[in-house]
Amino acid sequence: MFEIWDRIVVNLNCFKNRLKMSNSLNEEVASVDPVRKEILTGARELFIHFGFKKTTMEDIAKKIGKSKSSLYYYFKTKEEIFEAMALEDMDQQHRIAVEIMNKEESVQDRFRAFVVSLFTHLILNKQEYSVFKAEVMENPFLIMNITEKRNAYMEVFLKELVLYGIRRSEIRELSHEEIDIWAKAINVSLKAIGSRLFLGNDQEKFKDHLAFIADSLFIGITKKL
Amino acid sequence: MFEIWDRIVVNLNCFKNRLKMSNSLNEEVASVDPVRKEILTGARELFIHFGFKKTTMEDIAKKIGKSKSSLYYYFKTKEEIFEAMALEDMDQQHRIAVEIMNKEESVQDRFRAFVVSLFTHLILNKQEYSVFKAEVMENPFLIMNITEKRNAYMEVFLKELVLYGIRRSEIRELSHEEIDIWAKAINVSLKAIGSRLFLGNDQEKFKDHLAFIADSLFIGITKKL
DNA sequence: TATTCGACTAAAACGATAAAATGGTCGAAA
DNA sequence: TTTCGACCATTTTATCGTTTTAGTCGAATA
Repeated sequence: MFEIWDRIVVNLNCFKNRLKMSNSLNEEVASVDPVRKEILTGARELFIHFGFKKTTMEDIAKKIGKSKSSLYYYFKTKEEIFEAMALEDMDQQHRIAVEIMNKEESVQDRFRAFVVSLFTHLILNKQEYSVFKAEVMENPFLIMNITEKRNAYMEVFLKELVLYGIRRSEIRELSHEEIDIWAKAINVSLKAIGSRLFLGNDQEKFKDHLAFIADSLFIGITKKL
Repeated sequence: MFEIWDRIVVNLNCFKNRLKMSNSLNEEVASVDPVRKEILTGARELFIHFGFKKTTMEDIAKKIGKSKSSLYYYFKTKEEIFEAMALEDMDQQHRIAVEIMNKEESVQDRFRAFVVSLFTHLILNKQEYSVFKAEVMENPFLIMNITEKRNAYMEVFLKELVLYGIRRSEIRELSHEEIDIWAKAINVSLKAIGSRLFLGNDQEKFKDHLAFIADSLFIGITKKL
C-alpha cells in the first residue's frame, strides 16, 4: 500500500530541479501551449469538484471536446495532469506573494508581507484546497511529488531571505547549517499553521492575527533591549 | 468515511476537560487500579506490535489471563483502552519534560529545556510512535480525541509559560488574544517540526540543532540591539 | 458489593468471483 | 504535428456467503 521505494526516482528527479530552481516552481509552467492550458483548466474544475480518483480521463477529454487519446499527446499520465495543475496554482500563488513582498524594504516587513499574502490567498481559496486535503488521505504518493517540489522551493526562498537580512545586518550572523535548519523548520511550521489554524472552522478570528504570527516567528516574543 | 459530526460530542467533552486541566492530561491516569494498569501495559505491547485494528480484545484478555468480558468492567470500549494507553504515555512524557524544565530560571531556558526534552524522547522512542502514525492514516477519528486533549494541554501549558515570562518581564507585553494565538501557532509548529524533521530519515543531523530551533522560535533570528 | 466469566448477538471484516469501468497503447487518418 | 477510434490489461465495484470480533447479559464467585 505504501510503496515508498517507488518514489526514489521521483525524489532524485526533484533534487535535480532543486539545483536549477530560481523563481518558479517548475519550468513547464512557462509553456503556453493553448491546448495544454485548456486541458489544465478543464481538469482543475473537475478535480476540485470530484477529486482525483472520481475524475476520469474521459471526463476531462469530453470537457474540452477532444478524445481521450489526445490527452496523452500532452501528458504522459493522469497523475502528471494533476501535478501540472497543482504546480501551476502554487506557482501563481508564490509569484503574487513575492511581488507584494518585494515592495518592502526590511526583512521583517518582507517576511510578514510574504506570509500574509500566502495565507490570505489560502483563506480566500479555502474550499478549492479542500480537494488536496482529501487527496492526501486517499492517495499519499500523488501529493508527495508536489509537496517535495514546494518544500524545496520554499526552503530555497527562505534561505535567500535570511541571507538578504544578514547582508542588511537585520538578522544576526548564522552558519549555513543554521540557516538551512531554520528554513526547514519555518517551512513546515508555516504549512502546519496554515492547515491547522486557518483551514479550521474559526479562520475569521485568525485572519487579523496573521501579521502577529509572522512577526513572532521571525523576531520572537522576547523583549528587545 | 469521515463522519466529522460524530465527533462533536467528543469535542464538547474535551472542552470541559480543558477547564479543569492543570498539570496532567487526564485525571484517570492518577487511578492506580492494578488490574487497570495490567490491561494497559498488556494492551500497549500488543498495540505497538500489531496496531489497533489487528489487536483483538481476546488477545488483550489472553495476555493478562482474564476473560474478554472482564476488560469491559474496566473500559467501555476498545478505543477507550487505546486512548487511555496513549494518554498515559503522553502524560509521563510531559511530566518528565516539565520536571526538567523547572530546573531552569529564565523563560528562554525553560522553553528550550522543554522542547529539547520532548523531542529527545520522541527521537529515542521513534519506532514505538510509528504505530500512531500508521493509525492516523487508517483510523483518523481514533487519534482525533487524543490529539484534541494533547493540543488543549499544550496550549494551556504554553500560555502559562508566556505569562510567567511576562511576569519576569522577559517577554514583551502581549494581549490575551495574542498569547492565545501564539500558543496555538507554536503548538502546531512544534508538532510539525517533530514529525517532519525529527521522525524523518536524517534525524541524526538534526538532533544537535534542537536547541537552535527552540531558541529561534522563541527569540527569533533578528539582531538584538 | 466488587469482580469474573461463558454464552450469546449484531455488525463488521473477509474471501472469492464475476462484471463493469478505466488508465493507457497503437496504428491510421487528417 | 495533432487527433481519434479500437483495443488491452489492470483495477475497481458488486454480490454474497462465511468468519471474526466488539460489545451485552445474566449467573457465578469471592
